[in-house]
Amino acid sequence: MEETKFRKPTMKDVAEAAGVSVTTVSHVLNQTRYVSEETVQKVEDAVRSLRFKVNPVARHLRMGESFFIGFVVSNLENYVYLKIARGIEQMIKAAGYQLSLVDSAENKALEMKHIESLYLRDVDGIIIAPTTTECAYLGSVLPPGFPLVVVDRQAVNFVADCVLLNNEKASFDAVSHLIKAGRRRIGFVSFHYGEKEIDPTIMERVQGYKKALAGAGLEVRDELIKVVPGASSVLAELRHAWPYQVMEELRALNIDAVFCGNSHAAIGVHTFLQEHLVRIPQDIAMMTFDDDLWLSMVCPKISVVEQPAEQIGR
Amino acid sequence: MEETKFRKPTMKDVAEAAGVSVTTVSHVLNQTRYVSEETVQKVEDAVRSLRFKVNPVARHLRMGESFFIGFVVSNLENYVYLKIARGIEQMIKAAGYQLSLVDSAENKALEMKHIESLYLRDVDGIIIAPTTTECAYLGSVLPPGFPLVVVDRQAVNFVADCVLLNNEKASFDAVSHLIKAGRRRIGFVSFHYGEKEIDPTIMERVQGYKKALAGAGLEVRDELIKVVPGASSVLAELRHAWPYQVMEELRALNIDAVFCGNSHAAIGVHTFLQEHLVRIPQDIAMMTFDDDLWLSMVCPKISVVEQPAEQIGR
DNA sequence: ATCGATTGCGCAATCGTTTGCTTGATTAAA
DNA sequence: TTTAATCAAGCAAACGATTGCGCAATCGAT
Repeated sequence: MEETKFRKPTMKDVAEAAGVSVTTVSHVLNQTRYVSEETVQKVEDAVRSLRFKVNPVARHLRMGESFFIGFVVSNLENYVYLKIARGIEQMIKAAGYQLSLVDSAENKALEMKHIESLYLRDVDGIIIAPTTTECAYLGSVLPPGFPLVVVDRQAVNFVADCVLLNNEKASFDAVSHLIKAGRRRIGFVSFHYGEKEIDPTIMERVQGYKKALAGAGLEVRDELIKVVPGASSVLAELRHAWPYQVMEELRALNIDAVFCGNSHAAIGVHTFLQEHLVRIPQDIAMMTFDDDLWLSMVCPKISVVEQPAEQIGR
Repeated sequence: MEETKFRKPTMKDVAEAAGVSVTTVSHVLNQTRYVSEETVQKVEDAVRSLRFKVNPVARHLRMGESFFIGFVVSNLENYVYLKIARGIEQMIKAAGYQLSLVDSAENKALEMKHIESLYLRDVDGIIIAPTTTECAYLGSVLPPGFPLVVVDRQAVNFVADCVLLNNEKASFDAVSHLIKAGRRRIGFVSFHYGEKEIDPTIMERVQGYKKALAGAGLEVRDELIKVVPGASSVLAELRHAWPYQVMEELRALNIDAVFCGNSHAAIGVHTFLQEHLVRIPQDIAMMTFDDDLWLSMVCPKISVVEQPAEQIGR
């Protein structure tokens, strides 16, 4: 099979076609110094007829800038991250950058590999939504001063710019909304991802929950607050996991609303309510952090997407 | 702020540290020719102490292979694609490749841009789940013979390897399942994405539906088959879109089950059922193409992930 | 007619690797 | 002792772009 090997046109090809040097071609392409009108014409014609496009790899090698930024997501199954990704993409596209999305599937080792790989490929910056709050390993793979932004989870053991939403406020607003709707016995269900202790993110959400109750003159009852560590990485397994059982307990306690600290927990809760024909929101109202299309309820929209853009702009 | 600019170690650095030439360093790294035992040691020590990693960009420029393959997805909100992506990643990781995920958000123009961008960056292959079946534009941006695989939707106006699931069979199985569960009046609701006529994918699914009914001796009633073109790209808008209304009609026709040709349609259908307190599956059973976690029903698992790997292996 | 300034463009080095060709030293064969 | 074969490793040219420096031609002024 004698396949004629296809070769992309290079600047050299363009230069020959236009009868000038590659230097000139480069300069008209980047408008980086004056070139006479007619030469510009010749070059542009050649570019068009050859369908030439600069090779980003070569340019990158020479210039050191890749115009790529990487976004490493702990779990793309989580709808929120997709939204954030799209937000980021919008912002950086305006600046001429391209986004490279990577999914670590809640796998720390994979996350590390991805980050290192992105770094080696000279991305101009990395945004990461880590699988856990433990980020010490970042120091071993990234040089100090590398443009890194951590979203959604506070990084511990590593210095980096973080952009997080105001968990307490959002939680407060959500629960207040439930109270305003007449709910009085509101449960709180959530996973947390700390190794030993409850991680700050969830702590803040619990705080918001408590303050909302207190602010409305309602009693805070600890037996209505359920938080346990961990969460399976396989979403399908999550449906009958721990929150499913805990919802049963809460129901026995006669709650009239439940607020989930994260969408992983919401899955189990929702499954329980569905399977036991509990009507939402007639019987028990439900709200959750992390908007997900299939959750048939209102919840505070979370938009963190504005902030990263600014921070990256350096 | 006098920040000492951090520079990645290069092979030159390693060479100097080890007291050999870059040629030798390259050869021990790639085991591409014999190097004496002691020299190997010196080089390896230097590599370790400098934490040297080869620069993929430079290697790429020289070798022409990037060890990257791109996956352009029409809509990452669709859970199926994520699963496919993970499948692909598994397969190619074994071959030393890395996956670059790109989301075109149902935007044809974006899709084109992404593909071109990937091509220019010399990915070694592209896998695409197109937004529409119209793929003529691919010819203008990709050279003939470029390693391209199209998944999930049949490409028209362009020659490429396609890997698709057997739509008719899957549809047939699903509907048969409903029939076996005692359902008799089964509706079919779906969007389609053809420009003028119904695209082949959906046609096949309809066929499967019809054959299942016929095979069970049931009458095929056209008024129970609802297929319309288009679908908003904004999922949130989809909930009360056309399938929502159509479900109302179908309900009036007293169906006891509904089969959705794709998940976009399922969203509206599901929303309707939820809001009108129709119990699933007690009152009306529901199945859909494209597995999605939040759909609380059984549906044939779709796994296309094996096949791409083979095809790419060339 | 001569000189300096200006204009328009090309030469060649560089980014960090890979690799064909070659060299200098050691060993085996004659 | 000369010559050829073998071994271990270095030189330098790519890959496709960017860019500091320099050179010829043109122009205006004296």
